Amino acid sequence: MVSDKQKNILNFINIFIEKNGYAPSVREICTGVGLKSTSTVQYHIEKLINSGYLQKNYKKSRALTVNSQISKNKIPILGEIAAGSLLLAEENVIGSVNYPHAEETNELFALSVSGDSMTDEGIHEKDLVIIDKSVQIKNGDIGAFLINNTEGTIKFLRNIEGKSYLVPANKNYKKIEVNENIQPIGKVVSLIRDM
Amino acid sequence: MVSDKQKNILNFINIFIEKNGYAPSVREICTGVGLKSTSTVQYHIEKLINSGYLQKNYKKSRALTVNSQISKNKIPILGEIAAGSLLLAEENVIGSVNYPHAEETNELFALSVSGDSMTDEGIHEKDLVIIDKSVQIKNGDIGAFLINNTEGTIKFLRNIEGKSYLVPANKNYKKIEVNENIQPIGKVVSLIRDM
DNA sequence: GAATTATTCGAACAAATGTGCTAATATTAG
DNA sequence: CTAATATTAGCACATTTGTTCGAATAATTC
Repeated sequence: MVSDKQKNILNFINIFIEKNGYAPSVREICTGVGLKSTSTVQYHIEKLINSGYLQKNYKKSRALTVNSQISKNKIPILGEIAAGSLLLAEENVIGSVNYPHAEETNELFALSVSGDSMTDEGIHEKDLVIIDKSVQIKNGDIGAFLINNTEGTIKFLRNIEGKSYLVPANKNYKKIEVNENIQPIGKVVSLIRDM
Repeated sequence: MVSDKQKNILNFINIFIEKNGYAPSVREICTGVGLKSTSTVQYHIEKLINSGYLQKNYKKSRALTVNSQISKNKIPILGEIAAGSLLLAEENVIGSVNYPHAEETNELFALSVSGDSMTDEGIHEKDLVIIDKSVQIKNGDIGAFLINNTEGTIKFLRNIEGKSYLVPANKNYKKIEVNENIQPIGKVVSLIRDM
């Protein structure tokens, strides 16, 4: 329905608003996405409005508002963890959640917890954990890890006798030694459970 | 430092942004707060900027941003539960927490969990539980209760053989039969843990 | 290849908008 | 009361900004 250019523009608007706190003017969008004519931008804005992504107010300046799916205070919920790097590719985003501190960094995302390996720490299945990719996981922290580039998991990181382990909080599970197949993603900084 | 009129203007701007998603123009502030000259508004805006409440961008329209302290999405954190009704008296508010759905109702508040009676449900000491006073606690729900008009507690509500009990999620604690000294406050609707 | 549709450009226009200046009025301080 | 300060008003101006129209170019369809 919307072209790449239009997604590009929507993305630019989102980032601009996040960065500046107010919406860009038509001409700022022009230079921002590399278009030379304001009417071209108008053309795309029209499309985005008709597709339900944007709202505008006739003749009011900087009055674009994003019908936010992923905007301010919202961080994406990732379903499966993508192979390789943890890219916020659209196909991995299964939803979004409001999170107050999302403005401060864009390194946040949420994962829905699966499994019961951390129940002793009060982290249950279907809880949302907020992960900050920019915070390094230190000894004793709870972090998110990527195993074999395919599976994501939440565990304690513990150094025991010189070696690093991923330690579950459930006696029924064993600890795993950190090797080259285990890649840290980021520290778990918060937990949200809706009841 | 700032006059009533300035607070009035700041408030207007806040409400306007919340309502429209973009900042008001100088002239919109004029009519909004009942001033006839744009330069008067400029004058007050200047003051608000110097006092650190606002930010603006030179010659950009609708580019006011509020240096928000307690604005949208914040709900109070209550320390001790006041005797009698659970009034949001200022002396009981020990802080505030951002909570995404706070706009929808003003019946929400947060309690910092004390004790370990619900650890088996993954509710730990120092977790913040969000309580909605407007939601009735039903059988099987986790709710907040006021005991003897003095002590607040988080428990399951369970009907067993015709009687109602407050049931902890920790084998080391016993259930309590609901009597006239136990008063329901509201349902626990969410949990937030910062790590 | 022709026709249709999507995208882009340029230029001009009108309105919205922030700004600057001066003066009048109200409020406060001494 | 007088002086100083704070607040308000009115107007004019320069830009910013959204809008419109027509045409050119690119991409797609038939």
